[in-house]
Amino acid sequence: MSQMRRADARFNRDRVMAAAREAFASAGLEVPMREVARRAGVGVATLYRHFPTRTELVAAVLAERVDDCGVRMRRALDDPDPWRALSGVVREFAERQIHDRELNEVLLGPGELGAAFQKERREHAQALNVLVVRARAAGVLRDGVGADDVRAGLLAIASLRRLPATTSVRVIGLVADLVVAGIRA
Amino acid sequence: MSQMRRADARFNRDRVMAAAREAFASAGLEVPMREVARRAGVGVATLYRHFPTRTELVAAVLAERVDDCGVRMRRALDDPDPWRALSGVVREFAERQIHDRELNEVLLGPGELGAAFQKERREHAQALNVLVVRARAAGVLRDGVGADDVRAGLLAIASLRRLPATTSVRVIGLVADLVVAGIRA
DNA sequence: CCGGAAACGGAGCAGCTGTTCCGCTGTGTG
DNA sequence: CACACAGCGGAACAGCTGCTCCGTTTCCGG
Repeated sequence: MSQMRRADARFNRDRVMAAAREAFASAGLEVPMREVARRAGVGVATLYRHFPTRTELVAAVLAERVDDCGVRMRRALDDPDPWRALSGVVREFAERQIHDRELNEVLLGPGELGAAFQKERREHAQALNVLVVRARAAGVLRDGVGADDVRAGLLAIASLRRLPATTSVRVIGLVADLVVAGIRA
Repeated sequence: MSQMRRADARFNRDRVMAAAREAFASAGLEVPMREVARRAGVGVATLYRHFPTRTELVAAVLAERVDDCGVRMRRALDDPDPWRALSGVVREFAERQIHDRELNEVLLGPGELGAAFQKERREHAQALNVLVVRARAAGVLRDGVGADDVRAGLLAIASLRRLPATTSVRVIGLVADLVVAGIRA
């Protein structure tokens, strides 16, 4: 059982997770391990005992949020209005881009993290396909627009975070509007 | 006179420029200086004697292409069809994204390189403004679309190159189509 | 064809990263 | 309450980066 560990160990693990969450959100996925340890008030060895590799720490933090994405996707699938469902997904994606800058590309592309979330990515992709098919059937999509186009739009939104920090929240919103307008009939 | 340098020095400078061009185009702007030197068949010291800092080498390579961007912009300004001019600029931008992956964001955002090309960036921005005003006057733009939206679209295209290498040429084309469709009336 | 200066190459420095090692500390149990 | 050992901190290692130093080679004017 993992609960059998000493109490202080569990406490430190929580401190590390909290520090990593905060650090990733504010400084991006590339913050040094030393920095996470410093924010958590522990030594690097402690950090590495709980998360043997950097990738595992990142995966652990993202895992908390990935579930939430699935919930939102299912909610969109329940929406009777196909256009509102699809455009809402795009806007939610952009919204997420602002607050949880790192999460989105895990859902879209096969980075080094991707391997840890293959199942979630597949589910996300399938749900998106359904939404696109419905929207197309409802005639609210521009001719020729398919799931690949929507995915490309999401990818473009996700990639914005990799530009120099000056890229503002406003630009993300503008691009999201552009994507929504670009797929509409 | 810079022509007064020894002949072998000039020769090596050309070799370095050629190697940097090729390396930047194929491996991105972040290739190590050692790698550029290796490709050029010279030592790192030679590289640093001709380009005292990494930034200067990058700027020197990009400078060759920036002029070409200006030429294309002026050609677009001469186009009597406002929509063809503006959408052509977006498509050319995406095209350039494929071949010269590094150039575009210099034109758009203030990275560390930006300082070296302020004039070019300003010209590019002004020309884009003119194209947008004309397109709007011609009624070919969707309501509410301004120069900032077009710039955001270009920024999105430029940022795609920062994703993992798996991002294909095809995605760039799809995003460009999305942007063009997103600004059209 | 020779000598001094210009140019060269690559080892080396400083600083960053992820990860490991090891002597010490503090916890929980008998 | 003592003591074994899980857990700890931080120095240290390996490997990357941009950049510099300096002994050696090469050019080219006289």
